[in-house]
Amino acid sequence: MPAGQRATDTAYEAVRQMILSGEAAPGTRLGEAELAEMLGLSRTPVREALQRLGADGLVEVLPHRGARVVLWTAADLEEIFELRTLLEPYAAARAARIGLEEPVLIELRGLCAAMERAAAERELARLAQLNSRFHAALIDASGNQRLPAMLTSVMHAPLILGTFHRYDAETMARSMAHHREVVDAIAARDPEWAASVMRSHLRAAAANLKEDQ
Amino acid sequence: MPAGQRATDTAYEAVRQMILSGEAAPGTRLGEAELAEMLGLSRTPVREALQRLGADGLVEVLPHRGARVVLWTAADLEEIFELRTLLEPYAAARAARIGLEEPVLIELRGLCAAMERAAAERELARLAQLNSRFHAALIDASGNQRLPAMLTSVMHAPLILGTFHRYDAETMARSMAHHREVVDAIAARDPEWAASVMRSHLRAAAANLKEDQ
DNA sequence: CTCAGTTCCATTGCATACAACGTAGGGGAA
DNA sequence: TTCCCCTACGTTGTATGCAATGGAACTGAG
Repeated sequence: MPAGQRATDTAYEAVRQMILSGEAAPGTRLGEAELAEMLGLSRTPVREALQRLGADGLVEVLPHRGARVVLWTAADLEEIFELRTLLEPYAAARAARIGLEEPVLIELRGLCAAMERAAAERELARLAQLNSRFHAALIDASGNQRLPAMLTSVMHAPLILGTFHRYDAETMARSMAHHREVVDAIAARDPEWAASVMRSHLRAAAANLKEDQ
Repeated sequence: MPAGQRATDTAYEAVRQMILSGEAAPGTRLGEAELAEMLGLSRTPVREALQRLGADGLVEVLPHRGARVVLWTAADLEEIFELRTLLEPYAAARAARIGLEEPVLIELRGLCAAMERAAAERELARLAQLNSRFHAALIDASGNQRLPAMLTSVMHAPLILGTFHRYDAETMARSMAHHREVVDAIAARDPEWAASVMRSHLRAAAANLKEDQ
């Protein structure tokens, strides 16, 4: 999804960032006129952007009643992690099977290092963003062209940020180690290993989420 | 996705049916003005409908260049069946685990019977439509609210129709038997069984597709 | 005081007009 | 003849105005 020059893309990115950064809290009403004025655009591209965000699952659009930032329940989180547990290990396995170019592996390891730095400094917002990029890169690396689009609706950073807030030092270290291990498994061209680590990674996150809820 | 009274919904359903019925062949250009005039609407709701269909994966919208009905390649079909093989067995297993109300089971068995009739009469278009309804019903029955939306992009009837055309009598009978067996497995509350049959069902379809390609 | 009915207002839905982009076709130079 | 550029047209992108819907506030009766 490129930024593009179109006003629609501007609006899409702007509203998306508002949501992902937490500026627009879950449940917030997103009025077309209000956003249009804020962004210096007309309602038309804003409206289109909201439709797209609705398709992404980031906002909820009700006929004649406008758009709101979606509210996540505990059940939603459970659903999301179940779906990720199905799809991401598959993506990791495929990436391992088809093999990745050296530059891609280097990029993934770079993200691992960056995440570890962010974790050490408790820069959780930055960590969540890097984490999203890491998982997105892996999904792209799977070679399945449909997977990225399918997962956009369940890979939203605000969720991830919420999970990182709960992590203690040990859990955090384990999560970082998982990232490294997935990349090593892929580099070793071992699909079973890659899928297995990814599954562990996601189940660990899901378990942590359930604990205090 | 309800029909709704809005012009946008009218346009969405109309164009969707054009594609699913084959009236608009893959690769066909979908001009906004042309569709608008055909449907007696303005370009605005048509445009919105095309965006939604783009998100569904039924049409491809290129900036400044309009929308076309998507073209499926063999690789696309392979991808789609891989994703369905991941998600639908999961759906069947969940349906078996949580258990279904008697009316739902009756509805599913009704669809099985209807499909068998359609298959016997070689009413393949009708069969494809019933088949879509059957799978959609199962996905709904999984209880995972996100699954239906995720699978819309890979559950398009034209594909299925294409597969049925290739079926000989034996393969067709096997496919129908799979449907019955999945329902029985769910009724028996056996998740493993349900998932396994569904997996067989999809792999059989995928194998058939690859044969003469 | 509570609740139902009604009116008003804010907001979304749709239509139309204009602007901007992309493509196809023609004309000129090498 | 061939290639490139440039112009013209058709299409998409955006803005704006009006219509229609939904909700809230107000009023009246019970």
